[in-house]
Amino acid sequence: MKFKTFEQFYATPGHLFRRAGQFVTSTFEAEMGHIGITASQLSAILAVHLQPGMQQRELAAALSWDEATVGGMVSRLEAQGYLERRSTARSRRGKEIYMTDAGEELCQRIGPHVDAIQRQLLKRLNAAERKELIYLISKAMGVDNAQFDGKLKLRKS
Amino acid sequence: MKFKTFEQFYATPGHLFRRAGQFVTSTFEAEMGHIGITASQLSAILAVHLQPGMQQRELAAALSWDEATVGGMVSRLEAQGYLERRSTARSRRGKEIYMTDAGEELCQRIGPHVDAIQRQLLKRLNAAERKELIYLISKAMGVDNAQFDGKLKLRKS
DNA sequence: AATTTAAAATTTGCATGCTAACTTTGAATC
DNA sequence: GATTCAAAGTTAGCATGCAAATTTTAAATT
Repeated sequence: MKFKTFEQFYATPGHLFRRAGQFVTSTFEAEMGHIGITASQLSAILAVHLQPGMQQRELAAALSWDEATVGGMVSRLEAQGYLERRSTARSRRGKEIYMTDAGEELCQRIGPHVDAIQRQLLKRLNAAERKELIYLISKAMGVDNAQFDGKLKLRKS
Repeated sequence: MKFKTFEQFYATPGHLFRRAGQFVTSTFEAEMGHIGITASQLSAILAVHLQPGMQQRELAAALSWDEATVGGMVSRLEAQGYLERRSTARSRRGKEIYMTDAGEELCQRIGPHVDAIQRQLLKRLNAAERKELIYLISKAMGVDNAQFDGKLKLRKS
């Protein structure tokens, strides 16, 4: 076995990356828990705001989610009145997702909080370190910020 | 609303940190799914291996987990025969967690895979970048690699 | 036109993760 | 010694996340 101490274990990317995900959740809860949506739900709302009419599969691809996960997520956001499914334009089997008025209103209302959370997540780093971390973590995961273009540029937003 | 494009959204720490957590899960599944334990379960096993006799609360603190989460996790690993609870030494209300022989055997068997996974997670970075990323992400989360010492140095391993 | 394929969602089942409420047990206080 | 308080676990309930199987609908083949 490789690790002799907890210090070594804490420095592994496996542990740190997993904690990074938790860090988002807890930071989000502290900053926006009172609003009643989660970090993941916010991502979904932002994505639909950026590109209304996405199908669920496209939303899943855009946010790197599983289809089944998106299904439940959209259902909950629909139940809360922020999103709605419409089976119209392209076919009846694919369902397009749109924002409701309440969803757009929510979007406007939480804008400042979203910025605050991003700052919170990086508050222990200086400006240069922030850029470096974003760059390195993107690179580590193979995110070139172009991998979804094909899927997302199906229509003009 | 702040984000005009997906590119901007993809560069936020909220999104990237969340994906980092998923990255661990999927990488782990690809490398070790056939063994039948998850990334989080491996963390628990490694921690108990490093310090046998931990109580659940200590394990939770060591791995930054919720107590309720640890309870279920230990139950599943106990059912699989890798860990066991003993209500003995310190009191009957706290339960100490120990490895079984099967757990130790598993620990030996998966060692190489654990190393492979860590390399996989950083495979797109060069040596200097790897060190830098570990440093920056630790710093961003306020992990000084000493915060658990008080809890973990209760006994000599 | 009938059959076959493929695409998009949904459902089921499981494993994290969390909060809040509750139970059990040990320690402290009166 | 009885009561109160605190510590450690457990339970219930919810929201991610995933894989695998199923359903529904559209498209392609024959």
